[in-house]
Amino acid sequence: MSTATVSAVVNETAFVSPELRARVTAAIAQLDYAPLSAARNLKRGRSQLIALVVSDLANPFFSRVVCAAEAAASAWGYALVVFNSDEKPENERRILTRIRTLSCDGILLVPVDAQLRGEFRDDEGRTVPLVQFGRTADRGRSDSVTIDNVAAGRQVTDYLLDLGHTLVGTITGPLHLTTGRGRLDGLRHAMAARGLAPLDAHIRSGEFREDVAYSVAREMIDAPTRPTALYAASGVMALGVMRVLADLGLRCPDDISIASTDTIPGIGALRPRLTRTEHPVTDMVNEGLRILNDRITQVRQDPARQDPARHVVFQPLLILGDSCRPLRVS
Amino acid sequence: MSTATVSAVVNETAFVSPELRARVTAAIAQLDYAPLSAARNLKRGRSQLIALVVSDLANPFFSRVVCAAEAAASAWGYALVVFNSDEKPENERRILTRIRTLSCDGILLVPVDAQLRGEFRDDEGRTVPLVQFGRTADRGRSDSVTIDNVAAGRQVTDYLLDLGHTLVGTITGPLHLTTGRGRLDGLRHAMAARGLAPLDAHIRSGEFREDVAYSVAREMIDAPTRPTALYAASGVMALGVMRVLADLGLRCPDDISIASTDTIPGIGALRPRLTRTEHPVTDMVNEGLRILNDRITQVRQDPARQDPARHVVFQPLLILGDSCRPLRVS
DNA sequence: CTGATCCAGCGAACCGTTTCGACGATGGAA
DNA sequence: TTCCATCGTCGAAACGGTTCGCTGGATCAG
Repeated sequence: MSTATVSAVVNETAFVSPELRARVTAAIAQLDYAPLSAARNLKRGRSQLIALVVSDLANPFFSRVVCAAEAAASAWGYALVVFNSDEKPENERRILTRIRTLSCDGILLVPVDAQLRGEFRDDEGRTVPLVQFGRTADRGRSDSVTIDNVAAGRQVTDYLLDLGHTLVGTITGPLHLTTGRGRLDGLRHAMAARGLAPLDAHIRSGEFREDVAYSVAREMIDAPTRPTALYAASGVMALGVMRVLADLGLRCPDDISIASTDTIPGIGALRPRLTRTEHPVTDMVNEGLRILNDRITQVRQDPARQDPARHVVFQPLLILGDSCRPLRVS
Repeated sequence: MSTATVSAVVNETAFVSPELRARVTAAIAQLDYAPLSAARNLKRGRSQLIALVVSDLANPFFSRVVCAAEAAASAWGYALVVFNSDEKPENERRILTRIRTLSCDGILLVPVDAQLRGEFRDDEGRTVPLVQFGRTADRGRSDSVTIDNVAAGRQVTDYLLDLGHTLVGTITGPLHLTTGRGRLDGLRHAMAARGLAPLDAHIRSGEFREDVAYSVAREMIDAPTRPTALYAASGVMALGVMRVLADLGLRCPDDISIASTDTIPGIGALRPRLTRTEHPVTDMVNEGLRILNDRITQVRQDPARQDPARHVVFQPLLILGDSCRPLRVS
């Protein structure tokens, strides 16, 4: 029989007589045959691969993203290729080139480079669907799935202000990132709404890393005018802050109230329970892959079609723990 | 000029005159050309893809593995495809089939299925290099990189016994896994060496999950004869145990000593500092990829060659925290 | 000057699958 | 009976690179 018939059987793309089909499937089983995707990709122009590029794979937050993305990709029939740009624009560029040669069908990207070009085209000039995740670098050009960072900062700050705190400090991320800048803006807005403003010394930004947060928080907490409440703008930063407290012999919430944003796995075992905003990571990732899959099928059907970019913004959810307490009047 | 020349330039596989080379590189830059790996793979029979199959992607321990594997794969020139078998044999089988169609060059596998067939062959009948990571399911058949689990259990237990504890309990993993069984054996050996044995009620095994450890530990700690020291056989389990203590109002190490094995990210912020054995995850993953790369190049040079399997066993390192204290004579 | 040597560049086959048009057999309608 | 659809199957081109062997011009020694 011919290879065409085998292809028809494997892909169920044409009617094949029962006996011939039986012989084909028998042969497949006997030879333990599996179609080679390289050849299939070459012909079909797709790869059934989704690329996930995160900005810091060592950050447990992104571990959750990887986990959710693997599940979602698998559910949609894709395999997930994981890359780590490590917050370096040159890595990101290198990775995007690599992705192009792999001819991945779609890209879920936590952008690092502000100069990210929105249109990412493959060799045939078709655009490869790209969804920005968590942050945006080219506002509006490509699809994005993000959290409302300003709302996260505001929710947490409002809560702290409600408790009577006025000396609220924050350790936030890099200000050129929407995640770092947004959460700080949220804090400022919330304070401004009550006629307050944070002290300059109480605003610090740095990489979203535990050790960075530790050293920065230590400085701030050691300083003469210590904030009575501290907003750590990410989960790993909160860990760093808690470690500062332990090392300085301070107690939370008795000596200082702590709140954060963006949960990481294992934080549930921390005592006191951290007051924080949670991100619906799984939902966000699912939405990202849904958009990617939409775009992929759409591009395949009508390469010329150019829909406007979709921007899905999720809302953070404030979870109350016992790491904050009302300010005692001293 | 011909495509052969372009190929020669791109792959640096033959000498090309400077001016022609310049024209080629100029054209590549102008057209923004990148070779399509599907076509390249089809011809070369390789994919520059390494598959990483972990047994539980939600476990922060494996997040570290993913992170290290991405870095190592990238350094060797591979891209990393991540799969999650979720401790289910049927998933593992499905994934291995998928990997074969992707014609990955090598596989780093945390095995789930005891019936794992050691020889994993691709369509041409060549064996695809496979390294078992962390656990072994087909002892001796394929290469493996593991930790000395028995030593880990013994080190921790010896330390606890040195502190005077005799009622040592453990929450360990599934006993059909070398990780769960080995750590328990280590504990038994250490106790037997001093003429001791754990109480049956103080030996519990279950999945390597925080919630499982929580409920199991809670039962054990609530029971009349509570162990004075508890060995949690994994990082996430330790978190579950610590949460039990917090919820029961017990203090560590005053009321009970806790020690564990296999560190996870963020555990450094936990107070008290956990006494534990650390796994050299990065070194282990690097070794795994080094073996894979060796095998890959070896198979390419001489498909018939059959070297004996290599088994690299790393030693755990005991890190002393302050979660254990000498048993007070009561 | 001539024949051998060398080498840059090229043509074409090939990798394994999909896809489309062709083809022969079959069956129903005129 | 003849003619035309219909339908199952097949042959062959195409996908985009790599690779091998060939060619033709330059170089060099005799």
